[in-house]
Amino acid sequence: MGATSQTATADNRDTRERILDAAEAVFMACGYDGASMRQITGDAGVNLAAGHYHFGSKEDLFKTVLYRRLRLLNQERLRVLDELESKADGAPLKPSQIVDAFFGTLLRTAIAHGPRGRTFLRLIGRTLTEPSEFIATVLSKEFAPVLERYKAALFRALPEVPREEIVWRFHFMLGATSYAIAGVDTLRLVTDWQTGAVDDDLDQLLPRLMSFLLGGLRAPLPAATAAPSTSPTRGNGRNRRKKP
Amino acid sequence: MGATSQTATADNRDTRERILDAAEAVFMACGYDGASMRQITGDAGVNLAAGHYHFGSKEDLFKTVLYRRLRLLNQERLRVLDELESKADGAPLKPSQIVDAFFGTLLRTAIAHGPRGRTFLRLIGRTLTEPSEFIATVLSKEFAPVLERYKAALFRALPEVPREEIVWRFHFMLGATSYAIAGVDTLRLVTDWQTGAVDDDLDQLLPRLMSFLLGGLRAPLPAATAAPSTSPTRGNGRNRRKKP
DNA sequence: GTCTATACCCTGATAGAC
DNA sequence: GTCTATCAGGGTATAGAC
Repeated sequence: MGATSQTATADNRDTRERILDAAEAVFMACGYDGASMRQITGDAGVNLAAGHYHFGSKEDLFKTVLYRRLRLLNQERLRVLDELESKADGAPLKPSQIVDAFFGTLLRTAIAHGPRGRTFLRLIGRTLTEPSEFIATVLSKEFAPVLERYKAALFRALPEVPREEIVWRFHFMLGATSYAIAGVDTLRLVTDWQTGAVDDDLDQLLPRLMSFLLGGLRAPLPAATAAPSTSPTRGNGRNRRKKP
Repeated sequence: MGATSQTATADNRDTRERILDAAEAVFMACGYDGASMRQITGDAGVNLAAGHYHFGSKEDLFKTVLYRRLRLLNQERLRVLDELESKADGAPLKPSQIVDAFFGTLLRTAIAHGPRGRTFLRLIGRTLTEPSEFIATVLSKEFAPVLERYKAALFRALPEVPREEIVWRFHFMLGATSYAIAGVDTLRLVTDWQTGAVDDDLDQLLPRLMSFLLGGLRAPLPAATAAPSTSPTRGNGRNRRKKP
């Protein structure tokens, strides 16, 4: 962030920010594919090529938009976890505390930002399900540190559960949460439930989801998985990705 | 399989099928946006305009492809449920039976079809999270009857759980399953776990997921939700959130 | 370094000839 | 029914103006 001291023409540093803001708005409104660079740059009042000059490509622009939001969310998540662990003073946290700190913070943030926050999370969820170079870049860089912290907390909270099991269940919880957010908007489409009250669903969503996640996280272990004793030799080269 | 008895004029009815098969292959390989009508029709050996003539649009073609697969899957799901209920002879099924009949059938079908089956389910999952006219058309038409049957079975299996709660938890289970399938391919990217064995993950995925889903489905009810019949409004009269 | 104007190629879609 | 020609719109790369 080079603080160039432009005085008269504020475009120099404003352009990038304006593109970013317009991109966020358009991406939220139309989705990734529905948004066009021409509309984004048009809304920002800049030329089409300015977008590519500052961000290289549409995907990189999208990445940057998500990045900006994810940073705030993950900072908050780390802050909450720090506070919890500080209060616990060395003792393992309760699973409910950890789950709430991670997914509760996510949902509260989304709800607090209104429909746009939900759309943002829908985009996140969509990105998570698409196996592309994208997630390897954004998520492993921005999500991984937070995930490591929370996984470590869960490992301490549930010492009797195999770590791979926790990793998988964390993944399952991510999926349930993603659908929980999307479901607020779409669930009434596939199910014609008779309870017309959809307004308080948003308020009740968090406790609903929390009960489900905790029930899944603390479920009895599957039968076939509880045998890591056959090959105790871990650390065979430490994650040697020989993936051709 | 397809005995091409036609010798000269095989195009008449084959064209539509060939486009459909090529579309399925390309959609699975490249995703919806990555696939192009030119490549699909090119692989099918027909003209570009033939695709639009027979299916109207790319989205309708995609819809038809998914439709064909979903029909088989849902037929199998209904068959399994019929068989279970027939054996139970009027008695409520166990939740584990219902969950396995729905999600287990899904996963077993996906795994049996190899990477293409997984890709297909990834497309389904992606479609579920996108709130468009698409899901309202395909899913409400093809999914809804199956969902109704399974929801009814769950209502009988869990009479003490409010029905809205079951509907939500069903939605959560869908999300967890969607991520479970996607995670087979992508989980190793975001987590550098030290267990190098990924081959048996596919075999262990189903029991892992089943334990999680059942734990979530039978979790204790959230505190604020356990009043379906006591009061219609619960004093919370605010209907519309007024977030400026 | 920033930004604009413009051209390039690909996409889905359509009209009209056969 | 099928094909050719053509369209508007998309992302992207580049040349050139400040």
